[in-house]
Amino acid sequence: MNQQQQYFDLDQGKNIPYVNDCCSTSGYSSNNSPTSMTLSPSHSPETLNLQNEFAQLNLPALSNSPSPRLQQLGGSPYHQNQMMANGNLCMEIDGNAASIGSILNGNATFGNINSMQHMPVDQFYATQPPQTIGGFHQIDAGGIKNEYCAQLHIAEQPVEKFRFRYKSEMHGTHGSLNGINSKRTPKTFPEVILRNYSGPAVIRCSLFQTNLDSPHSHQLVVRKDERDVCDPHDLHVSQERGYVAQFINMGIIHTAKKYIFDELFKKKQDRLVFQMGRRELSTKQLQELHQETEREAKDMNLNQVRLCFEAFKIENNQKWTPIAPPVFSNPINNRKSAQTGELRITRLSKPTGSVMGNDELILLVEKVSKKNIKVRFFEENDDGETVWEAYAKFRESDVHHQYAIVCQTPAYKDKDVEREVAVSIELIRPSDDERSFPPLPFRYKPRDAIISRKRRRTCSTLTSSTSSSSGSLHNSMDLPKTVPQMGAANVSLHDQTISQEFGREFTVDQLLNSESFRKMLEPNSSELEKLCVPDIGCLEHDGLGYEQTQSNYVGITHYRSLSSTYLTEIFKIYDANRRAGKISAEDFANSCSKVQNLFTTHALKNVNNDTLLHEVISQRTDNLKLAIKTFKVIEYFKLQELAHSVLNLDGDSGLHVACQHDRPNYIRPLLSLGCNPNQQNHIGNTALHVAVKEKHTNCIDFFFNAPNGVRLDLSLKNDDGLTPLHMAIRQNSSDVAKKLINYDRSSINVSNTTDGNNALHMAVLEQNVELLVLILDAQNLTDILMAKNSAGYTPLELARAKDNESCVLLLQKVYPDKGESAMTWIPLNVKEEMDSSSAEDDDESNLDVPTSSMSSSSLSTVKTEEIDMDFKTEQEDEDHAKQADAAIDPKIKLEQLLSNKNKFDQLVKQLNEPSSHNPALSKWKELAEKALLSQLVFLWSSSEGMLKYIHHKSSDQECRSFARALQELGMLNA
DNA sequence: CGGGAATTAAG
DNA sequence: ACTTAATTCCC
Repeated sequence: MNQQQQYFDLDQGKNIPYVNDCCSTSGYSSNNSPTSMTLSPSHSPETLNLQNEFAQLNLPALSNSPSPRLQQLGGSPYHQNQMMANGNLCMEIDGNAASIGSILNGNATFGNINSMQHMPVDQFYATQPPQTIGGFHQIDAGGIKNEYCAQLHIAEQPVEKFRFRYKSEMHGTHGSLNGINSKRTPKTFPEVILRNYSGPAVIRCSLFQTNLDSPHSHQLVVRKDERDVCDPHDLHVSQERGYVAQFINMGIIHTAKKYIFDELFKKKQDRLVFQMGRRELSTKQLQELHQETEREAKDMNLNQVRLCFEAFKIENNQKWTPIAPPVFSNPINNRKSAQTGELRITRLSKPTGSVMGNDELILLVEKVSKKNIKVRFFEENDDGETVWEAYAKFRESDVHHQYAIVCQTPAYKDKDVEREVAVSIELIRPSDDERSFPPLPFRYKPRDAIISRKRRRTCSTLTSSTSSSSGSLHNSMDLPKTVPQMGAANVSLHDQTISQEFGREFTVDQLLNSESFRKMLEPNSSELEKLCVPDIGCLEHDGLGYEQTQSNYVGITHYRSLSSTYLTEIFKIYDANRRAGKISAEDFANSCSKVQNLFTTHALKNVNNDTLLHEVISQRTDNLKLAIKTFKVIEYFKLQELAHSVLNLDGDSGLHVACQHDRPNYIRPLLSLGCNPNQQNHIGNTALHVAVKEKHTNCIDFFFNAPNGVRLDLSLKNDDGLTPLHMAIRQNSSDVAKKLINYDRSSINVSNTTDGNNALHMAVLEQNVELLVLILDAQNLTDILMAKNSAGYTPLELARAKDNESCVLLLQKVYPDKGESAMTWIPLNVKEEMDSSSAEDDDESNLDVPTSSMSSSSLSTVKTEEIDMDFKTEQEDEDHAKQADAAIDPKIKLEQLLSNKNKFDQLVKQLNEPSSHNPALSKWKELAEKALLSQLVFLWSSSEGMLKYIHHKSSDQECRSFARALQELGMLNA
């Protein structure tokens, strides 16, 4: 037998070829079949040749020079001797250690020592029988630890993260398992020190699971001559070497899933055999072991291991005796896995966002798992203390292929900051609280309102002091003074004219949305004509063209050559036509095509194919006159299709741009011009989507007040599969959601395409009770209640799945089948009912305590029927259909009862009274609160909402409870 | 070495 | 059929 090709594996008690055996299940540790553990006679001790990889690697790192003799230790008879029983664990401390020391010559040695037989298990780590096969439990359980004199101390932990490699990639050299403090130079390695012991000893290192005191199916290997030697690895230590064992050049082989059981079983078996000191295990033991292994293999963490260090002494009789409690390293995580690997943000889609939050932000990240990742925004003070934190919002489906996260930024704590705030973003993996490093900077921008407030302030001070500086944007020194002065004068003059025109002060918004203004957009409108005259004058007067004229308009500085040239040209044509008065159809058509040409040429030359219309709308500063004139031109030349369908490269129409830039004033005119509000851009967003996304509520309002004939399609989904309502829900903007629902309640039924959730599902996901109520109140609900999302959940089931108690409670009440499963509102003070259903229920019978303090306490015993009677009489004047219903439907009675606003308000007031002296009421209130009613009451601003709620969602029993509560409050009379 | 990507298996 | 995880391959 080629001695170089084998080593003796201590745990297995036999020779192992260095070359991985292709026939074995994993090829790592042995050619043992996992089910039979027999020692082949051919592997007799005489054939062994020990290898000293560790010793060789070890030596340079230690202070003492290695002894050359070390290398020859392999064949020493010492290693071939058998271990014998030895009772006292501590005997060696000052005993015969020296003699053993002389055998080992005081050198640390790597070796696989073939001496494991016949050691009674009760002498392995303990004087008591083990309680767990193959583990260490007996040590702790038996309190034996104290009997060890020596201790192992980990001088250097292994690195926290390390790439586990599969066997198939173990060719060539890869990194070794370094110490946690390892650097390029010097490198360190896992290292243990044996303390409180003299004499030679062996330190063993093997791979263990992190959750159990049991071996790990992965292999801890040491590379030697192109071969991987599997754990356990033993190092000899002695006084001379300071009892330091340094484990160098180890790697971790990821056992493939299919071999996990086999490998684990083998390791556990070997270990047990070693501890028992027997060659074979009984069938029963094997069976037990098999079961235990199955259990362990099932949920073993394959991405985390730890090193186990043990210390043994080898006595004259060659028996291996543990001399110190085993110690374990910190966990070593698989760097490659998404569960344990490093977190890192590679890139952010944008470095800033609004303090209001809900900006879409895309993070490119290293491998993450969507179920186990969070995006944390945080701010620290100078001392590194966290002063603010919040989490970005996204769902599992927003994690793209483990490498990108599309999320919505959280709002900043202070929405009124006046300047940008620098915060940080990091990823967090909840399972192990791992953070990405380094954190990425992110800046929160102040709200537009605040910026403009500031700007206005600065502007006004400027103008008041210098009277004619036309704005901070134009303070270039070399601009001729006269031009801005003139401009400023003109502007104010115009504003005045407009105001006078309409008889009172108009804001720009009002103006643009006023009826008169819309009239102006009609062809031949003389008002607009007048309005435009000064502009024309300017344009014509100024031979240099529009580029300079523009400085008359505050805020169009970026209107540079291309756009202004075209616009100037177009305006010229327009003005010429206007002035000509009556022109031939031919000339007009000519002008039309010229203008159209200019428009399209301009658009084609523009980077984003933005048309002049786009640009005019999206100017940094709202520019009324320019917009008016442009609209007017479009109108005049009947270029509706420009407004209607000409899109830029993003597929954005003018409306999109208006919504993006929060120009609500332009929406009506654009709609009037024929701009299609249902146009979807290249990511499927309609202008409304954009407005919702940007939270430009003013824009949204204008859509809903659109001119006649304009109908928005609220069921249009963008490329994320979302309707505007879906987006609003995700942003938790109930006010927007409300508007959308009011406009078209049928949009509620649309489910998004991403996960099949409808509005209700999504509200559940947001855990937003307010939204939930809003949606539930909006219409007859069976459709959305029963609609299943892609996961097959109805909203209620989803709420349950998400363990969202408040939503479950609320939803349960509205489902048709609520009867049994829903929480029951127990009727107050009506023993009869209780008796018929659940008279034996103690808790509920408590409710029957009379409420003597109440003025109307006598009423508390009134039966339902009597109340019904009351209602009936009250109702008799009502219309007949309703009356018929009412006979059987207590809801309607209650509805009628509550239609008295005074009563309603009274009730709400009392319910919200913190300390009621009315026991019945407080009991009822308690119940109501349980059912979330308190929230609902809070949310209902009027009796109408409550009535609606009661009408649609309450069971008869609930209604009766409610009625009784009212009754007890003395609110039933009159 | 260490990293990345392609391929294959698994939900 | 499609997505994610596991495994292998490659530079």
